[in-house]
Amino acid sequence: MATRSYDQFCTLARTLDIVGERWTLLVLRELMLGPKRFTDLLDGLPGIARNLLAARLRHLERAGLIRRRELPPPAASHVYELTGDGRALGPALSELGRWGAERLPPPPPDVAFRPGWIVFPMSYMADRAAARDLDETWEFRVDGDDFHLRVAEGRVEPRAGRADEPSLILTLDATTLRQIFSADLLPLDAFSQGRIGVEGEPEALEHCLAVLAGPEVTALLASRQAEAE
Amino acid sequence: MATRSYDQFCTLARTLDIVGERWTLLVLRELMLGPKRFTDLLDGLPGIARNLLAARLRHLERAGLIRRRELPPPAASHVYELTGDGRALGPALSELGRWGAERLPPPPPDVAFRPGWIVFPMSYMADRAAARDLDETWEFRVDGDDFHLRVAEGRVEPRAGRADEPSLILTLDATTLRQIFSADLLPLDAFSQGRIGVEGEPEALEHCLAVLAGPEVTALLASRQAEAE
DNA sequence: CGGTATCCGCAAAGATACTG
DNA sequence: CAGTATCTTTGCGGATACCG
Repeated sequence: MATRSYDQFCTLARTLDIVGERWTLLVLRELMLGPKRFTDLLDGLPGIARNLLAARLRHLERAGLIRRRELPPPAASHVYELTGDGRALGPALSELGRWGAERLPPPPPDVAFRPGWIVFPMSYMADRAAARDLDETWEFRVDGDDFHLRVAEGRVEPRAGRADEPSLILTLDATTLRQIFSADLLPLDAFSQGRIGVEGEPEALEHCLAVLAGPEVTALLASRQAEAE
Repeated sequence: MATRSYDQFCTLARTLDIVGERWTLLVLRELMLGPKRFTDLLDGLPGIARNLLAARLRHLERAGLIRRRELPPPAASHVYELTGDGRALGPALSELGRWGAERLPPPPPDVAFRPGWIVFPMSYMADRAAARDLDETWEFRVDGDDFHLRVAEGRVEPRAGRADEPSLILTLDATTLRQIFSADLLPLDAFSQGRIGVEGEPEALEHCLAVLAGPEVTALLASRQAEAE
């Protein structure tokens, strides 16, 4: 944002001079999961005009937050990826997203939805105490859109694509995922209705539920198992 | 922001639907230090148009982030103040500000400056480890603009106005403050040049320097004292 | 596929005058 | 002091054409 700067001796205002324009933080959100091509970004930012995306990318590149990288010959193309400075905005994005996750009502049913967007609330709403002693990777496959959570050293980090050696693989469709995050569907009901395919270590599923769905779900799971026996 | 929503099932996007418009986060920054009147806000947001400020305040009030409160009769006026939801955005503002503080070059000399803006970088750039066992309040008086830092339980919190029982009172002018935060002037040099008036407990000054100026300054201070003896 | 260039209509931003 | 009203300018959204 060279034009229309706040021109204030304030670190917040100066940060917003760079990332405060419309769409800019969402472009960074898209790149937080990994490098993306121009058209991938267009798809992840429904509503943005092509020329605006081009302008934002040029601006972010000149500001040193992203980098344009040519891919090796076979894949005649290029991708945009975060630099260290760009990635360093992750905590700020998390705090903003957490605020919304904790206080905003579920969105109307007609808003745009991309499975990959869900991995962020997953990561920063996770129960870190429950994740404390875990070292696992949980992979999610949602209608061809794959992502995973790396859980280690008490952190829960979102990543794009498939994992190397996932402890757990959950396969579900976008509708199911969306319903769970709209609080229209309980995770356990989704499992019992066969809407979530499970591969991997049984304990990993328990851990995943404990970390992502909270202690109530863990307790509920335990009581249901007790009933079944 | 009722109009021009991102319309995405994403907590970050939905947060930005509310606070992502130009000036909105800076209005919240102004209110983070305490309640303010309309004209106080205008002064703290140089460049904003009056009608825009009115629009932002109305929007934030309807979104439940701020509240308009009538003052008791003697002071025939009203103030705007944060609600709990509004105050909850503090960590997000801090993360954005921290990013800028750590990576952006010093601003050009002609940008607008308000002493109160400095208290935010002071608080989130503070050395929390050094503040760990402290229970003090450091008050700053800068050209009639007063603020203080409350240091307790390992936290360093910015506050507006004068403190109740400050451990330390530093009096300086805006130019000195600005030079220090532009890295044009070392804090210790400002002291030795008599540009900072000091009242209060001597240990509090040491603590303040250790927490705000870092271990190097503390070491330097110790070595100078050793030379003097 | 990965953009750039251009045009249009509208809504937001900015500047200033005015009022209770 | 605390805004509202009015006007101009700029950015944004959307479409489409073009090009390596």
